Amino acid sequence: MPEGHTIHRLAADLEKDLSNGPVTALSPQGRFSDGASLIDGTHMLRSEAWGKHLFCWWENGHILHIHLGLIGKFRKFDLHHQPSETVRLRLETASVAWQLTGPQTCSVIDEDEWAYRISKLGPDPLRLGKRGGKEFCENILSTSIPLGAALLNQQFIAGIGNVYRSEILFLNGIRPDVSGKELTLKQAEEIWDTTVMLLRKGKAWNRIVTITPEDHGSRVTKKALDENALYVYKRGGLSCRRCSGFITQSTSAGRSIWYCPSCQKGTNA
DNA sequence: TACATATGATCAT
DNA sequence: TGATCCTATGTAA
Repeated sequence: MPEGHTIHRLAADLEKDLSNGPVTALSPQGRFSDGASLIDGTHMLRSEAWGKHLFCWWENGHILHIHLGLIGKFRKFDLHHQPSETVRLRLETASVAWQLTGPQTCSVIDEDEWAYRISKLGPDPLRLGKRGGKEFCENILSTSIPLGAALLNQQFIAGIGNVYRSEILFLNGIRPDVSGKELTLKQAEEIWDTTVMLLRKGKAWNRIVTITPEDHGSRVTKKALDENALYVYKRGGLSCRRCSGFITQSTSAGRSIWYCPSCQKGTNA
């Protein structure tokens, strides 16, 4: 499921699999037949991610724009795998088939539309790395919006979702209701650096893991990680991994958020 | 079978 | 704030 790390990984995997020959594009579901026909039989030049948006560039100038939303999936299958009727788009080469289901957006756009879309996005930690910190700090330090909401707002920073926002605030020891302009420059820089580190790890592992080896305790096995990958997300009422307190569940920007009231400080704490 | 839920975003009220 | 869209999965009935 998709936060920025998923989309960047997807962009890399798609480019690797689909840019070596002509691609057959189909919409088994039928809802994207017109769009699929625009790229059917042509070559993909490259695939790129901007935050949670995926753009695939084709030799005939068309750009495929995909946003997975909450439930969308874009998965790799064997060529003989038969698509179900929910498959919006199937991209096929001589050796592999990628299938898209449940996307929030799937359309063919031109370069103007692409430029417009990315103009609406804040700095992407996976595109900019360390050097994006300046823009992020400018955005975040000037807003009275609580951090819990600001981190989900793609205009402030592109690619964070509901899991990462809770985890990032935990790792930085800051409560979700603290606003950006209450932060010091150092705190804002640390939030950016934490995010770059987490998303890079998420892309490499193709999953979200935020817990550090030091906090993990015993040997880090896959099974242990499956049970202990996160500090606070969906851990309401459970005990904190770093202190003896309990994790609190709250609401921020209309969605659930979790934090440790002991490890994470408010403005006055 | 039905319902709740999900790592998202937009539009209506 | 609430409704809505999109699909798959897990749990309850």
